[in-house]
Amino acid sequence: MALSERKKRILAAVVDAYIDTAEPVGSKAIAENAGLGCSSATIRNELAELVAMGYLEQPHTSAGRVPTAKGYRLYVNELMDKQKLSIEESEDINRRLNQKLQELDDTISDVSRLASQLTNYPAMALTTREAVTIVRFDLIYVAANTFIIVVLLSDHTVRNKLVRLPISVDEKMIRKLATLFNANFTHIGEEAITPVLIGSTERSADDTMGITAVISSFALEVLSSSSAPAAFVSGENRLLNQPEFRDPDKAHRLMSYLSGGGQLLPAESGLFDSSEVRVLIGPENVAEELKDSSVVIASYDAGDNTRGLIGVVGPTRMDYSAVAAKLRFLADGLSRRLGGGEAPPAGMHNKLIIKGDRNDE
Amino acid sequence: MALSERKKRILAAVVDAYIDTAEPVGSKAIAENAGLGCSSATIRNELAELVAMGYLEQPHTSAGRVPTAKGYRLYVNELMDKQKLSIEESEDINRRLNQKLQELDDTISDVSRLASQLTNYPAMALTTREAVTIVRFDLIYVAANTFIIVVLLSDHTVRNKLVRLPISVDEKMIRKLATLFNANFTHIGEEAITPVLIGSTERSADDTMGITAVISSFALEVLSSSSAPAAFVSGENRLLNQPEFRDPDKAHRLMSYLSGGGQLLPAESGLFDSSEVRVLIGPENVAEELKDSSVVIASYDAGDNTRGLIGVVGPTRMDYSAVAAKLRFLADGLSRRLGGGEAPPAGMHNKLIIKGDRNDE
DNA sequence: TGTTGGCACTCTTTATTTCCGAGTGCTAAT
DNA sequence: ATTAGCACTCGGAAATAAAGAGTGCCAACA
Repeated sequence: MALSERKKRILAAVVDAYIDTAEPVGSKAIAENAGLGCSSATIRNELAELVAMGYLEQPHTSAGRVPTAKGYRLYVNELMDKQKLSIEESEDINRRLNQKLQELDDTISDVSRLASQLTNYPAMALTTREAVTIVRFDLIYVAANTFIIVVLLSDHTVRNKLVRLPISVDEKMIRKLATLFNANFTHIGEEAITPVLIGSTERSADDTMGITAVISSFALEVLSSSSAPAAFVSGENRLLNQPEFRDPDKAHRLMSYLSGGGQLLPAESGLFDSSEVRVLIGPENVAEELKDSSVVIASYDAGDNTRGLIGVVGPTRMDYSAVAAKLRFLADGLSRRLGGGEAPPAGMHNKLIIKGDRNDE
Repeated sequence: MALSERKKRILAAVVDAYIDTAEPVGSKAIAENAGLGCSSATIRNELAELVAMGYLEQPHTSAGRVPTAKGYRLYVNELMDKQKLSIEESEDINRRLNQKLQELDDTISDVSRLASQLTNYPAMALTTREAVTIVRFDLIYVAANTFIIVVLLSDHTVRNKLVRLPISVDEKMIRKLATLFNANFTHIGEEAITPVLIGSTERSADDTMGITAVISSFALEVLSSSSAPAAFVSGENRLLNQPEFRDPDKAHRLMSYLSGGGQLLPAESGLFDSSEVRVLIGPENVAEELKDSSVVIASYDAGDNTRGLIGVVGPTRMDYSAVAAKLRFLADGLSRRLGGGEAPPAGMHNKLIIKGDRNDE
């Protein structure tokens, strides 16, 4: 059953007003501001019906109306005006993006920090990585008891580790091991690195000193840490800006949920795919702690078959329109810079460097 | 002018009581609990004098007494019983330490997280690095337009970067560059990498494609990011556990100061040296935002001429004794594991790996 | 001189009451 | 269907009252 045009406008007015005052909104205010030509009494009737239909509710008899989750949902889906960013805003985002991506790389910690600053809400960023494999091993002989393992991954990430042994190894052994590992350990998944494989490699190399074990455990570590989605939360404290979190206990609950990794956040379902900004309103969230907050999520292409997710958390009364616009823009910016082509975009002169090393949070 | 023995005991009793109730403590409570054989009236007289001397104050006439910064200072210096950790506690810390240090390495983010969990206060970790130099360059030829830069630093850290060029380079060129960089760019500081040096290297290599520039800018980046002290804050939200931060505004101020890097925190003076735990009480802090909080700091040996700092922030009414004991233990544990000897401690079998790569926050 | 019980006084906290007004729902008129 | 009017409700603020915790001081005492 569809809502009349007028009901929609009224609902929108309520949500808009509530979003910026955080106070229940009354019929009179709507009649005056929302510029539809009827009096408060009429509005009252409509409001009563909207309450009956479950779009609004009132904290107590004789208070203004407040949107329900259902009301927000409709608002987000149909009513809200898709906000465009002002020129200054988008330029600001671009500037920061360039700045970040120049010196460091796409560390999710930067992305989340940026999102949080932009929206003034706590933000979380995470990436899923496709199954990654090792493409190439290099062992660099440094000294009799020291060498460096360098590993190139299929997502074009490089990882390394300095190994110091209690005993000496000669360069030949190192070279032999490198060859063996390149032959046996590349292009295979974590699960394929079995004790059997390790054992046989060890024998082929005549390695009696456990170096094979060291290298393969590094390989395992790298593969598992690369495939595990990494997450980073920042700006938890911004919650305290919101009047709904003036209660320290409530604030604390959510904040510690967030800082505690809260991977449950938006890490399910096919959220990564859609290029649309998604909104999860109050009870639509799975995590108990988020049942009366909202989450706005955008996903971006992080290059190399990796997708990233940016999420922002706030009260249900959150400025969906503005947040969505900002995240959309940010995600697009990231995709444009990180994603897509193997070939570096034209005009990147001093930025031939595409990827550096990374450490997970 | 020294305090009488009894005054000291009374002061200690006040501080102890206040630390765990967070409420002004009255004469009666002391008379009953602090087991010194005199009545509340006597205590009252003593309290009045302690107030006059500036060790205590009362929020208003007819309220109990609360320690002043001066009072806490005396307490910390002389009165508090240096707490020893219980066996369970120290075992717990050790266990976590081992766990952390095994898989990842001494990333300050882990250290700060650990400190925060242990003390239940926000914590910050940071390190100063001595001037670091590059000890060795390796360039790994991957494909015609791709190579990896691997750099070994004087602090035994390894950094790497994958470089993809818009054009082809042959392996000979890569090798030539590696030789040149090893000859010209090792064991020198950031400031010694001048445009002149870069230019002359470029000419010697017959490099017309700007590869020299890429490599040297990476070198610069690595050197500067390694020498800049890195800091990491965690557990800001734990502030909300403290009754003194029930006021959201107050909490918010401090939290955003902390999350905002708050490098001003304890990053001055020769704090890094002393092996003692330091306490900064309320107004003793330099940062305005910390004027009514306290900071407890321990420093540890992070190996390779690097020292690290662990700091914990809380209300002036903080459990100095417990926090100090925990930090002391934690710092010692870290020093033992990271610091000192070049040689890996005996008995580390599966842990031959000493250092992995690192990324700064 | 130092200690102690007693007591009046102060000032905060908490509970109770009162009051005000925003906003509603309903009804009757348009 | 819309609207003006009006009685009614209910939460929140302000005002008032009561309760208690703790002090300071005095006078008595060892």
